[in-house]
Amino acid sequence: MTDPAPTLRDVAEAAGVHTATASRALNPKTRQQISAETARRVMRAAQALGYQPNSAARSLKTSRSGTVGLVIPDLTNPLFPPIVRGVESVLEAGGYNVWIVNTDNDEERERAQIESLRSRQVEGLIVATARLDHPLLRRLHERGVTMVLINRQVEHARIPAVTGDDATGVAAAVHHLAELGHVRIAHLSGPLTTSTGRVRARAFRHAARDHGLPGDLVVECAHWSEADGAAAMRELLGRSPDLTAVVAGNDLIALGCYDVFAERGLSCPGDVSVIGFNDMPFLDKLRPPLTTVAVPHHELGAEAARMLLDCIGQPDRPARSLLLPVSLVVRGSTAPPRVS
Amino acid sequence: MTDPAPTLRDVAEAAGVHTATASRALNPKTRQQISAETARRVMRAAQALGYQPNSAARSLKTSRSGTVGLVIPDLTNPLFPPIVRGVESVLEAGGYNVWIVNTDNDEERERAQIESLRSRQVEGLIVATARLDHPLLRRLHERGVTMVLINRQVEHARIPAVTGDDATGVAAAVHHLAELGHVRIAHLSGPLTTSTGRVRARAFRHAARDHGLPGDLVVECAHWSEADGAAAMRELLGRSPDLTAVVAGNDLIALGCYDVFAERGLSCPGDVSVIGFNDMPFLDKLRPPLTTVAVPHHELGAEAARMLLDCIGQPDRPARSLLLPVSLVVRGSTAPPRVS
DNA sequence: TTGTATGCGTTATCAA
DNA sequence: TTGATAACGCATACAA
Repeated sequence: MTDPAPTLRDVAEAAGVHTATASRALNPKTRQQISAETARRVMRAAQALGYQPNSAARSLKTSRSGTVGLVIPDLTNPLFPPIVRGVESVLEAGGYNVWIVNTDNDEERERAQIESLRSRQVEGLIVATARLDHPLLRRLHERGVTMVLINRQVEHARIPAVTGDDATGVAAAVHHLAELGHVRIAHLSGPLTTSTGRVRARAFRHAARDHGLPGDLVVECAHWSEADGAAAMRELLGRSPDLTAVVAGNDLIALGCYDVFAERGLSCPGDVSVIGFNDMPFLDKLRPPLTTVAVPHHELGAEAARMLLDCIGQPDRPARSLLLPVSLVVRGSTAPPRVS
Repeated sequence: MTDPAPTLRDVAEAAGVHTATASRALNPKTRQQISAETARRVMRAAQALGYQPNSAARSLKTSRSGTVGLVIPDLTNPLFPPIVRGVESVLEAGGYNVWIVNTDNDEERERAQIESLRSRQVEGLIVATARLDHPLLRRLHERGVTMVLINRQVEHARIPAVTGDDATGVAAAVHHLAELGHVRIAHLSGPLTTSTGRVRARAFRHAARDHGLPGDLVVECAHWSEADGAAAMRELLGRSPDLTAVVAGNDLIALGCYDVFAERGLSCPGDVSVIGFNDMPFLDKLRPPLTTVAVPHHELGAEAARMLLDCIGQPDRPARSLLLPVSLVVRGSTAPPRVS
């Protein structure tokens, strides 16, 4: 911005009043203390000058930034935009603005980004990058930083969190495959350093056992990505060529399976059935359309935002966690196993 | 954040120096004026207290926010996340932070969001929501607000912009279809209120004429969305049932075509070929994989950021526009027309 | 109803 | 090399 922005003082001078009066006239909450005529004059002057209150000055004076930080790994992962929008929808209605940062799953970057948010005096944090062992978050929590986790939890720290009901989702996936007649079912888990990865892997083992199936066909992906999903799938096929179905840790990992099928000339669901997790956009248009577990991402974000507002309102409130229901969406990537 | 954050004063006291000294010790640019020993003491104290400079106070004093605003319509449109990351990659390297806002294509919301950005003293704006007739942007530009447009332009205002070479992309699409033998080629254009929509539609007409084809098979979509693409496709099929190929204004509109094909039992590319625009993620896994024009979104963002940095550096620099090359990606949604 | 005075936390100018 | 002081723009307690 090039032109020297007009200040409250400019407005006050233009309206022929003192800055204090101008301030009161411009703030809806104090406008009543001012004569209607004066208020009108001030507001007109502000309008004419294109006055915008300097939020740095306001925040310095009131020690309220009206800002919340949202920490995500990577905006280009289709999982996150809906979460962001959900967060924004609630916080903006509550008079807050949201500052989004990406960490790229890099600890140092995360530290720097959160530091930057703190220096901006954010009044709270919504964090979607939590790992089970996360000293940084633990330390912030101990220091009294208000925060809510999305989709993840941290060990040994009672931090409020909003997550999907992963265990139930995985159970539904395994049940669906078992009903179709699958016996050799594998799980390509996400990183076991994340609560999400660990919860889903454990749920897989439990569900497999409940159906009297082997629960040991698990390969861990290094990251929640298509490439790592493909790598894990190759390893899995080498180890257990007789498998007929895969429960992927998330949709991207499932897409990695698709890549391997294309490489090896395997047909899905003919040779192998696959189930994803998250129901990210456009999965219904894939070849084949991906069966997956739908997670209400927008709601996840919205609920986390609501929870954060609660925490800001009453700081001593005990940490609560919210589990949102998920649902299996059956599409074309699952079918009965080929009879061999 | 609950605990009263330590201030520079706390650090200074802990280190036994004056705040001015502490300030100089903490700022790399002024640290040289300070004895190494004192500097070390101050930095250690800052570390111990977990001191974070209050950016509101700094920005108030220096009248530099170190922040740039990024205005996009909707983060959940897969087009935008790569642009955001491109913008961030350059601006963060340049010492700036990026504040992202969504407008939902709502004029009032856009006005409010930009106002909010201005009140935060952003030093520049990158805007991806421009319409051809855009009084708000024109007014801001006249007021000397530094900004760069992405993917769009505004009529009657010389505002710097970075866009893909849409005309060449559309020409390549039409050429590809003509070579395959298509004659009845239609265009589902984006909104003609956007420069992108208008440029692509005009390019379509020109390209059609160059190949001796009818250029009048054009239907305008109300928005760049799957639903509006489907609606336009239905209208198009009603009007010209003999068409054999469609150049969609963007990938989402192309997906709308897929929906109509499913509704009506048409096969793609058997009955109708389709080409999208943008090459958003995962199109290669669609049924059929979508032929499209790849636009370098990350680079678009990065170049816009570079341009903004230039503009901030030299405010009187004449507006330049940058056209980035695009490329046709041929996949499975295009084939020769069925011989009837 | 309006004006005066003060301070939020930081940096920049000046003096020591 | 360091300290004292002022000022950025605003909101508010207090005085008038």
